[in-house]
Amino acid sequence: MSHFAHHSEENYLKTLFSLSARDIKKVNNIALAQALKLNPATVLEMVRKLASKNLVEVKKDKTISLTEKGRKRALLTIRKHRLWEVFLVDKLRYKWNEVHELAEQLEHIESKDLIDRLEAFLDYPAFDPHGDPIPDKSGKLKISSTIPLSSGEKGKRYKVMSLAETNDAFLTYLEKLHIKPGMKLKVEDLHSYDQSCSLFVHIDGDP
Amino acid sequence: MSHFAHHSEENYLKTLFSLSARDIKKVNNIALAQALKLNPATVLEMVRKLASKNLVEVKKDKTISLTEKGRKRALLTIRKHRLWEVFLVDKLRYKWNEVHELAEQLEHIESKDLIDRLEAFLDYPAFDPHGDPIPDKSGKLKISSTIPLSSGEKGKRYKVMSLAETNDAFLTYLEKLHIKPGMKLKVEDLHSYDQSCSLFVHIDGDP
DNA sequence: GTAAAAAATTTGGTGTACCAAATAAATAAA
DNA sequence: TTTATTTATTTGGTACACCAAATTTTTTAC
Ligand SMILES: [Mn+2]
Ligand SMILES: [Mn+2]
Ligand SMILES: [Mn+2]
Ligand SMILES: [Mn+2]
Repeated sequence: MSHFAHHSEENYLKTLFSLSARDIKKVNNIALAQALKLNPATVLEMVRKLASKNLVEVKKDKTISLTEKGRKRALLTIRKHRLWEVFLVDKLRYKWNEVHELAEQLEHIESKDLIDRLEAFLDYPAFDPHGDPIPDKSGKLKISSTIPLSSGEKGKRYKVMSLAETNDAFLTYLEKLHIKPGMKLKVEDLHSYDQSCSLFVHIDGDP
Repeated sequence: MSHFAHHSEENYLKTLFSLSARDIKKVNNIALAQALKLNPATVLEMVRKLASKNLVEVKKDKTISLTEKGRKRALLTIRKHRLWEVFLVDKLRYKWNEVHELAEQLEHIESKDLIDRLEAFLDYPAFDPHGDPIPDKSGKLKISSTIPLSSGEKGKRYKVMSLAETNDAFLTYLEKLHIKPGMKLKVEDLHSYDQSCSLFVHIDGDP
């Protein structure tokens, strides 16, 4: 059998995609190693392998980026991840902060059409439980215009679209505050004695 | 990360279970290697590893069998396999002869409660799409009394409970004949010019 | 420009899961 | 019982994906 091919590769590509999406700064070996929680030596050789497969590109300044082929592969894995998350939440009644690790496994199931059938079964959801958009069959991603809450204006109302972090601590914290994607927030006050603006929010909208 | 531990182990245990269930004869290294389509050397060292983990037992006559612990593990993997098969057929509209390979992957998803939730979602099915019984949460298997069709009596009617083979060719053949578990068959005639009895059947019951 | 720090790379390992080919042991046949 | 065949086991590999530690290269600071 295929012997669980590419499980690792897919994680590298996915990580590379979200790193280059979030940060404007260039991604180097160290940054990628940190994001994957792996040793730089490990990452270095994998990056070389991916480069030889035309999935990533290493520029003269050692910056690592996805090729078009790599980007597409990343997006297809992200598609699987997010659709499985929707399944877990909508059908198996998981809480939205419990599904990440499971989706991390399920995203590697290899099949031509399983995920398309799953998508149909779930009624073609546009967003995953964290508010992140689900790429389509061909790997295209609809970009929704969102702003970070920290750059919101005092007194204005905003709709939570997606979350910058996916770590369990953060998601559990939001869960405790009953904040989730789709919910509307009103920025009561902004005060920044520390670098990151902290802010009070008023919950409003569907529970 | 757990690093896709035990994917292989589970396949060994599962194969060992079905070998010892089907055949009355003892399972040796060669038989296991054949069933797994692996090299005997490979199987030998894995069997030793499994023995050291108290999952299998190698008797003086070199016969390999599951321990109680190994049997339980095998049944839990089989439980996962069969529940995923039900999901694929009932929810994703796969044909019953298309799901085996996918279930072969899905059965290795690691989670304390995913499969219990899936079972609830599927409404506690007792059998998989091939008519095989689904072990319960604790790994217990309800044994239904079935007889091979070849030992059926001429003129009598039987209900298809399960299938001895799971290979694609056989399943596709049955699919073509519109034979599936739950269906009632009447044995029209038995004639055995070759070793295995061939027989004509009359389809009857729900389509 | 030199020294310090950071990043990249090399080197020599690990564990898992596989293989082919050679050898040893056990079993069946003559 | 001797030979042939089958089964078990050993030996020396491979690929993948990881690591720690040492080294080299690059960048930044002074
Ligand atoms: Mn993953
Ligand atoms: Mn998500
Ligand atoms: Mn399997
Ligand atoms: Mn089945």
